[in-house]
Amino acid sequence: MAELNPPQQEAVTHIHGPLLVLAGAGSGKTRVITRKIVHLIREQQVAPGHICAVTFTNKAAREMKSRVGEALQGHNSRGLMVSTFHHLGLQILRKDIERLGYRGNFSVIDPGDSLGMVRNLLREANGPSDLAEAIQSRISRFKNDGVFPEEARADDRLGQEAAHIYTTYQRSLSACNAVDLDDLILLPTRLLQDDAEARYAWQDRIRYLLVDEYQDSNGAQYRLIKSLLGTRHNLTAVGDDDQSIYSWRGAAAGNLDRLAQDFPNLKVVKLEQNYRSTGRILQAANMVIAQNPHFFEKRLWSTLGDGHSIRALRCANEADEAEQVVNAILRDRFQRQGEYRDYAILYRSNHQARPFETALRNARIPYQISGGLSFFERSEIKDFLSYLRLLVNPDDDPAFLRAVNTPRRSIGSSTLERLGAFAKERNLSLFAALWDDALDVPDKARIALHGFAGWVNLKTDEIGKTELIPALQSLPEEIGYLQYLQNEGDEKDAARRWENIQELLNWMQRLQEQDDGPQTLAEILNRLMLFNVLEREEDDDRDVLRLSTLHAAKGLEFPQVFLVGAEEELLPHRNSETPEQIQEERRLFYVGMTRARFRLTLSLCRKRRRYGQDVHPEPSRFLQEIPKEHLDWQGDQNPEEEMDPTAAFARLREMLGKP
DNA sequence: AAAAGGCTATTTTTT
DNA sequence: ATAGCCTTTT
Repeated sequence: MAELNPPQQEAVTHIHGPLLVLAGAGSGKTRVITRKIVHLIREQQVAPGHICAVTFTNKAAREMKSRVGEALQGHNSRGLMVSTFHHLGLQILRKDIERLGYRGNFSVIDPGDSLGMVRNLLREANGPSDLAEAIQSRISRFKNDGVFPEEARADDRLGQEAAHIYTTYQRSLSACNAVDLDDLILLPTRLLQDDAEARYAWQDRIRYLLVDEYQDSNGAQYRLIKSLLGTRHNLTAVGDDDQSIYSWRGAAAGNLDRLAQDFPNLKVVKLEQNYRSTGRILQAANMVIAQNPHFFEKRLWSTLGDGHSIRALRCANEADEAEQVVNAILRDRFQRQGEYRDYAILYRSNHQARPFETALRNARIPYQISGGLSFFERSEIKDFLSYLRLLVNPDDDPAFLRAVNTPRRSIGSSTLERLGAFAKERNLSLFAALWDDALDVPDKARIALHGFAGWVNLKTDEIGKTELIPALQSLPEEIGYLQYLQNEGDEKDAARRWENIQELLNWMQRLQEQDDGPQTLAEILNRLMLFNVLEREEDDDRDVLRLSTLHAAKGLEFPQVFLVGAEEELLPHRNSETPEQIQEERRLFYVGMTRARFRLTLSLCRKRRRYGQDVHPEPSRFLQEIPKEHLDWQGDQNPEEEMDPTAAFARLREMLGKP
């Protein structure tokens, strides 16, 4: 096992009381957390069940778990909790949600369903339903800030509307016995705040709490952390304020200094030795980030030598940019006989990926792109999951609405409207309401509804009795979904969708087979809701180039990074105006730079097409913040000393106003 | 129930 | 420019 440097050692062996580890980019923060867990178990004889490590992503949790497993070398780790914040919340709710007035078979609904709910509520309140998204995100913001419905206040119209809808939205959720993703944090907060018995139980369970990427925590998560700590204060918070790039989602990097105020005996350790990047990259990154105000000062250093200068490419336009970058990669890979996965192209916003995709396809370079449709947004997956959700929790209205007519069961919209109104009136779920004799619908509709609901009940019984996954295997066919797919689109499409469903079933099986994995359908489903992509380990092994937004690149590293579109209006983004927003853009730039191990290339265009118009972007201000001696302009394309013949020619043509 | 037309947005999205 | 989404139309 690699030796720890002195500050790392200090962080690992500080056992009692609150600790903040300021971990610069590439300074080995994951190593500190994993080693500390191992230290607690092996040297301090702490039972693994009393240790809880929290991350933000499933991937980080998975990695940490496997690294701890390796380092423990057979030491028992039974009961050790290494999970995402949301998974921790889910575990708390799984045990205690009944104390909050929900029934045990609750479902977690996806953001799409939650938007639909908001839309319906707005319609009922005859508010403007085109604002549903804005309202939903304000509600989500309330929840992320740790604000309960009755506490929600706002200064602006939209916020007040959102505060109002928040209350009714929460009531609808609870009528469906459902929670949304934000509730996985907020409800546990409420539980621990209001219910002393539960609070003590959880505080006794979690005696050592370690939080990764602490700068990304939001107000609700901070509240949750504090409640879990009780009086013991055994917190290890690891984070880097310079990598806080999610403030627009409610992340509060201020949670770092807040620790210093809330815990007077807070111990602070700085990790400043960087093991990732060569000197010039680091010095440049330091200079850039030094332009931001700091509560804690850090200065990264490295023993890896100066390395290359930072290369800067000035390109004629976005197509040229893509071509130059791809050519540079092809050339370099050929020279080194390296792999595609050694290179990453990073950009501020998704649309910038387009020209790069084209260029990569032309060059036959395999790539993987961040973002895109998540597995769970595919309609066949949503359909199938609706059925499963209904089997667990028939009161799940969004699931009911989707499943009841997919495939069509000749239940018309007027029937569903009547059912909805009736259910609302009596405060029942749709499923409960459809049995009521007082429901006024045509006999034909009633029979259809009863038929469907009866099937749900039968199937629920059936899967309770047999092996779970095989029982589900036959479900798509049983409901005529296969037929439906074939009627819908062409054959190839139907086959692909069918395979996606099989893929989902395989995944459920894998989850079930994990150590302390979810067992019942309810557990598996709720666990699934916390993923957004289909996770397969073999995906990590593919030799593909990475195209990614700067946001999605956080936490990753690559031998070579191409940070493209280093232009004003793009990075910093044109919507960022306030000093705080510019600072966040700067952190984004900093995150991009520090992903690179030994070669960093920046690129920018002279001309770019935006909303159908040609614009001539200025070089990003962040470029000016890099010391000149570290910047190596390719050709003589330095913006100050123009210019390269081809670019000059391009520019001339452009001035003459021709293609 | 499907097609067509029109309108609007167009930053980032760990769960 | 363009795509995606919503409404209206047939």
